[in-house]
Amino acid sequence: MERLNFQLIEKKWQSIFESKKLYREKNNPKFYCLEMFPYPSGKIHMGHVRNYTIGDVIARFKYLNGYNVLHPMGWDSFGLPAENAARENNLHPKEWTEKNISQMKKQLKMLGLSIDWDLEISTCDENYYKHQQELFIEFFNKGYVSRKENYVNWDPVEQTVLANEQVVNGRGWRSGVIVQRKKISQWVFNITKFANELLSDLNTLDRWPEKVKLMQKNWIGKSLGCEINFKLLDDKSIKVFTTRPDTIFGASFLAISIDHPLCSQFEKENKFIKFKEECLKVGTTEEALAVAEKSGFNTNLFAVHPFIKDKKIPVFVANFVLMDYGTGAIFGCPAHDQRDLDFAKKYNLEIIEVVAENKDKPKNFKKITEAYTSSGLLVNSDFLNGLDTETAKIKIINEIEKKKIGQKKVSFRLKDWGVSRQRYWGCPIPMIYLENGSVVPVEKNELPIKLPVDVDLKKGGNPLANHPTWKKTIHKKTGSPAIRETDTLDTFVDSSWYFMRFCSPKNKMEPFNIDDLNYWMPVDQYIGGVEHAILHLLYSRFFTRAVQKNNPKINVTEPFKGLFTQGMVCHETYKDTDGKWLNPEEIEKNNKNEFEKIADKTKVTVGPSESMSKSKKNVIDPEIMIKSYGADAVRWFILSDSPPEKDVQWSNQGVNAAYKFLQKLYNLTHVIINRKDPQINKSEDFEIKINNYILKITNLIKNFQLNVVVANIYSIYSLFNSSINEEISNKCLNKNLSKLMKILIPFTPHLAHECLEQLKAKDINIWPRVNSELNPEEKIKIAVQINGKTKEIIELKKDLNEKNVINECKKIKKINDQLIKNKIQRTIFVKNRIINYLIK
RNA sequence: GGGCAAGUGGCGGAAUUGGUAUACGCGCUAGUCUUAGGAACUAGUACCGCAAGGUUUAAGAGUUCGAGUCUCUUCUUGCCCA
Repeated sequence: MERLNFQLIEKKWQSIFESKKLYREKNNPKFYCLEMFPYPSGKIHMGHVRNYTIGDVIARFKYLNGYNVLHPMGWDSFGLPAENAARENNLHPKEWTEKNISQMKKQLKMLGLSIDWDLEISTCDENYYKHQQELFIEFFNKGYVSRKENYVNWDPVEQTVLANEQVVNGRGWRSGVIVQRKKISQWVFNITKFANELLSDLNTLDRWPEKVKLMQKNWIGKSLGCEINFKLLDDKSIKVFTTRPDTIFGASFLAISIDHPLCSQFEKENKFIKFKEECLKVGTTEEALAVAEKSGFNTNLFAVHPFIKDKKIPVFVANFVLMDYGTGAIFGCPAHDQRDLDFAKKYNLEIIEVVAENKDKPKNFKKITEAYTSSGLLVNSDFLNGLDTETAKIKIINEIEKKKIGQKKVSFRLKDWGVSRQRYWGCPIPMIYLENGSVVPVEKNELPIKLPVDVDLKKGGNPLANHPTWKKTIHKKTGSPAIRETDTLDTFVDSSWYFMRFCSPKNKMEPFNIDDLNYWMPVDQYIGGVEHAILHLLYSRFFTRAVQKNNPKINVTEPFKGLFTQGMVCHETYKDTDGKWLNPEEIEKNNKNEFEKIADKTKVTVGPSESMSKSKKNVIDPEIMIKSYGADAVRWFILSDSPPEKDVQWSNQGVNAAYKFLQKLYNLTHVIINRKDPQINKSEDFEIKINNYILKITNLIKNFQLNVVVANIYSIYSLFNSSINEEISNKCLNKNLSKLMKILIPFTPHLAHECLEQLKAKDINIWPRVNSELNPEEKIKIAVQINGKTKEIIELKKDLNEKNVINECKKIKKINDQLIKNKIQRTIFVKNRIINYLIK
């Protein structure tokens, strides 16, 4: 038995991989394979292992198939954790980040990935963010960046803006105090300018998961509606936006946002001030607004219903109406909108049913608490009566346009992307505030605007604003004093163009060289977690478009041609008798095959397999696994058990099985190398089988069915193992084992290369070719059915016609007996598949 | 509440897309062997039955010569949006 010393061979081949990249002649078709770059937290986790292994399989597979492959890696290295770590460990974010990067890089190299590390980039590197600042200024000049007053979640203790996910139960995740809604001026990317394109171009992404496209579609949320002008009793009017103009006859009040211009007249009223304060206590998410109790401020103003003569409807200021959706004003139709219904009940407003679920059974909404929001037939609606919802919408919009009191309007749920963050560890925004109040970009030759090194992160608030000197600068053109923007950019900006930077990562003059960009982009295969289905991917699609509009020589609009979203890595969870979580290392199986705690032999409850997390103590450290089983075994196992798009359950038994299998493959190689040639050679059958496997596996990889590839490779091994003692020449076994090892290169690159070397194989950088002429006499299994039930399976030559197959069936006693005994009513024959006798 | 997935042995999962259901792996059972190892090898392992044979893809119906796959209803689970 030849033992595989994986530590030795993995080290040997990793140093070779380091220098041997996946590039070929530029004339070969290109393939850009990219996995989502990691945040440098300090340690890789199993999710990374899965992500980068899948990516490596694809990159190496494409290379072996003759593609010129780009396979880079970088670091998403700005972000809040570095600041937190700095506070806790008294370590500068930069040092902390760099230390983490070097550790993680070492770990990634242990996996034997085919990454070209010469292209490595890091978003916190001045050479990276300098170009980001350049792009920011270009976008500003083009009008894709602007300043906008926005409501944000404001943490009054931390003196900073919180992202929605940092607000837990209405409180700041760190400070624990109630978050306020505060209006501040922020930089925004005008992603809404591209809303239509971002939506319609989803149709061109045929290699994206439908699920992700649907999520993006819903996020953009295009809806058709219309604007309607409601005249007030005085001369003023209110423009409302609605997606349900068909319910206009059910309108019983108007509701406007607290920021609506009309509200200015109440600014001094105590009641209004108090109401506004209450509104600001509610968070900014749609969910928070939906859950919050509806409340309003009665303006005592009245509007005239545009279609019902003499009908006056009251105007309220309502907490659930937002200024940045539509026009900041709505008409309330309580019967057919839940929020309106809640509101109408509270303020005792009229509720009129205008869309009937059942025409003969009018509903009494005074008693019903649930609004009817589905479609139906119109009632109580004058000229709309009897129409269905969709027809009524079209008709009423026509009427509104005819009467010149409003117009059809498309609206989007998508909002502009606020990118200002009151943080230190991010890309400085290259803008300055002049004394005359204007805001201008810095001169390009001043870039990069570097972060100051000496910064006090212990003090609350915005670290750059708190810095004694950094923000003070001079406007180069006029020489007058100016103040720098002290906010930094959202880290989603960093990751919105890194895939373009990889095309020319060392370019000092510009973000990317256009020729290189046009050659490599778009990314042919992008691989990452489904958690980025919306924001990261949408922002990247926006950014690529904005870059392209800015420079028409660039011919890419969609950055990611193919997208694959892999599932999570899970592990069983364990609890002791007190209900405390236990580490997998703290438990063992006893002789009754039950888990118990090693320390005190008490019972352990095994919980469901869940995504690995520190809190549940079910995290497995990849580095430990690689050190004990080898990178190849870890890679092999993480691919073997589940389809890549689904969650996979990590198990130590599983990785052990992988380890044992690789050992067997290595041993098989030596058995074949040392084997004696048999005197007779009957290898054709064997060749045919291997050939079929190659065809099958090639297609499986193209379909991302990597777990099925693994299953088939197990089968190939069995085939070899049972063929060793048969009359097959050494030459044949040797040649075909080399083919198997070439197939294994993407999966277990170290072992595969080692075996290929020992087999003295040639052309190791070429995927084994499928020989289409090899199987003219191939045998096929045909199912013989009687009345649709399979009775027998017979092996016959391929492509036999019905007559021949019937003759073969008659040779089988069991079948023939049935055929003689009974009357054959019909025979169904499908070539190479089945023959089905219908008998009575 | 709305939308989208999915439901196959003890477990992870296959099934050439309507044509042999349960491949492959784990686990388990029995046996062989000894350099006692992270062993290896052989056989078995959906269910009922001694067998012939029959039954089975969450439940029920439908289309079809034939359904895990298509259609409808119900149930369960997961994800996204609210």
